[in-house]
Amino acid sequence: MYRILQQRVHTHLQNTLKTKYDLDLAQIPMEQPPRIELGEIALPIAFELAKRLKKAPRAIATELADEIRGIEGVRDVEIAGAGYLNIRFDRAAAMQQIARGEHAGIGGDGFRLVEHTSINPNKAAHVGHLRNAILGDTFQRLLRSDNFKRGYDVGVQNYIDNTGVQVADVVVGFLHMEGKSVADVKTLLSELRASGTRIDYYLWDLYARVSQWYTADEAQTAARKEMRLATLHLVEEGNNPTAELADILATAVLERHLETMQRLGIEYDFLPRESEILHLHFWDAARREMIERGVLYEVTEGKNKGCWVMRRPGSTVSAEEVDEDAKVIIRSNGTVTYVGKDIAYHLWKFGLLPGKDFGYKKFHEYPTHTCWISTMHGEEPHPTFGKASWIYNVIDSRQNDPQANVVEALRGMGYDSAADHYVHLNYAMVALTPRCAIDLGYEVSEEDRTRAYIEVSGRKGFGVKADDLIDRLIAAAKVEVDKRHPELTEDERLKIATQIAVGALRYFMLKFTRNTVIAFDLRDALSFEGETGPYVQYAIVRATNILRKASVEQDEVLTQIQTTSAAAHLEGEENNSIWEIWLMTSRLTTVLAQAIETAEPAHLARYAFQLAQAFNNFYHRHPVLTEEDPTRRQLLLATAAIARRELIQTLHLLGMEAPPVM
RNA sequence: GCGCCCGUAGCUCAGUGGAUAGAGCAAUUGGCUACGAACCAAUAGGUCGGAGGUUCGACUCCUUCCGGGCGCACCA
Repeated sequence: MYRILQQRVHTHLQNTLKTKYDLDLAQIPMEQPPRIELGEIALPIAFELAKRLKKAPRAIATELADEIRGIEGVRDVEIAGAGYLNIRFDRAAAMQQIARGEHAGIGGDGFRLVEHTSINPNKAAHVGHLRNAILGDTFQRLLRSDNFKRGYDVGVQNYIDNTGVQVADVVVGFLHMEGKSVADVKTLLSELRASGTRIDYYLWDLYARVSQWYTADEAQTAARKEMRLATLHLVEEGNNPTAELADILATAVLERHLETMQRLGIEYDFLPRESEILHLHFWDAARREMIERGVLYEVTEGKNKGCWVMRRPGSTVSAEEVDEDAKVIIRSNGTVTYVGKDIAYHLWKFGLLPGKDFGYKKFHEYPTHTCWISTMHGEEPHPTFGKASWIYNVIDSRQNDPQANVVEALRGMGYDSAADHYVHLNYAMVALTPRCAIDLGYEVSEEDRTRAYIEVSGRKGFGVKADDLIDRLIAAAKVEVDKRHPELTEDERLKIATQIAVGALRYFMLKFTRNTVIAFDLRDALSFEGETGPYVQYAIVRATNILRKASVEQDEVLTQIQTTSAAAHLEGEENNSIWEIWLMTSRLTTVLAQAIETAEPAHLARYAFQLAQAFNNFYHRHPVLTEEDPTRRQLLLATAAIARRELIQTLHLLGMEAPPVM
């Protein structure tokens, strides 16, 4: 509702400025006054206009105030401070609109492709991967059509680098470091499966060991590096026993990753794999296009002689000079680099790779939909995932430069629209605090002990595994639920503990803005108090309890309040904490729109916490059930109901559930 | 060396150029016969890294310096 009024004021003011002063302002800054007594919307517009109109801000504000006063839903306009225009809502009317669920629309046309998770399938997922997946999954929820908003048509992809060097590394580990045969490894895998040992955990250790092994013996280093390269080539080539082993391992780990993510409510629509990008020759088509469009050219002199290269973004080298800084796309031996393959893949995403598409086959069934995987020759019919109008790549900030290269290639090829609709949804890494690393039993060097944080590393086997963290969170929540709700069955208590654990973890990963390095500390992550997911969930439980004890239904209360004249109970200082709840709930769409625009789910997470905080304040200040005035009681019940409804809605957008009790 | 990011309360973090810079944690104090305290209230805690500049107005924009991080492959 808040956003509707914002938009109304915005349009009205734009027209007024046009007719009154002949001014065109694209943006009219709007904020919330610092205290609720001052009103609901504050406009600092008069300051901006002062110099252009050569008038005092207060004088301008006075002239504009009369114009705004007539807007539907505005009860009053006041000039405050040096020239703020403070708008007061008609609280009773606003409340009824809020109760009816009126809010501005969000959404539009076009297919939006969100890609996240994309963990190399050679080891267990760790906290860094969790940040990626939770960020991507939440953003996808903000965009997607649901019962709250029209939203957009969204597809979620998880890119699988099943033929990369990291998968090759674990293959080397088995075949060369441990001297096993392909048959030996297959036997081992079935033994692991039989004993319930997680393959991703097993490979976590193997990967760390093989990474060390390459350089452990100086006399062997060159030979081992060669083995690594030879293995990589076999894996890429396919149709050989080594590649078959790589595929078995990568698929087994992928299945584990999907299970891990599903514990957090994270699902995918499509799993494009590098093996198909290679074998379906996406690159050949991309290369032709790039050469035709003059983006890719051969170097005949200098250090990159014999390579095919493209200019880097921001390059100032003229066409006559040799661009020594250019990005190599095709090596002098004729093979394509990672960025080249990535350009081909991204042309496909936008439907710009003529005649190329993946084959699709079903890979995993979720309760509500199918997850497809790429293959050479797929099933019909299948959904379409290319031809996106917007893409969002959730990839950490360390890949800013490579991502910028891909965008530069699109732009250079003349695909400006694609380049403009390519969002690198980047975020800073997750690191461990030295204390956390020591608590987890890692050896920490003297130097690392003095650092603020230590980067996690799959190659070093250093980090907190995702499933371990989830297990610990569930265990911690379960202790509390067992204590508080002995009357519930074991299954019920476990379910609630899981909802709390997932809520805590998702909130923890979302409360930081994207470019903040998360210095991960178990103690903070395992906390259920203060600014946490469970705090928000608990506020909902409290509202639920009030409604239950009053023997009323949330929606019924919210329907009744629409025909109740409760205006008197919304005004005045003692009632501000009631009105504040309504006002805050009405801002959900405003915050959601902002979170989408800035690709910053943290805004919505913080909003959830602030609304829960306001509700807890209301809860302590206004006893609902003992209220004697029937009208006021009805309003208080409706206030609990609206807080509950909108908190649940917000948590839903964040991928968190509201437990029935806590 | 070049590029990008970050320096805000003891700690972890918010803060679209606008009103008195805010939360959480930790500390101190008070509040449970329950609408369940996974909570609330109060106190204390700040030269917003330093210095210039732009502006009616700067934590926010620009320049520069200091401190920290991350990138700068014919790796992926």
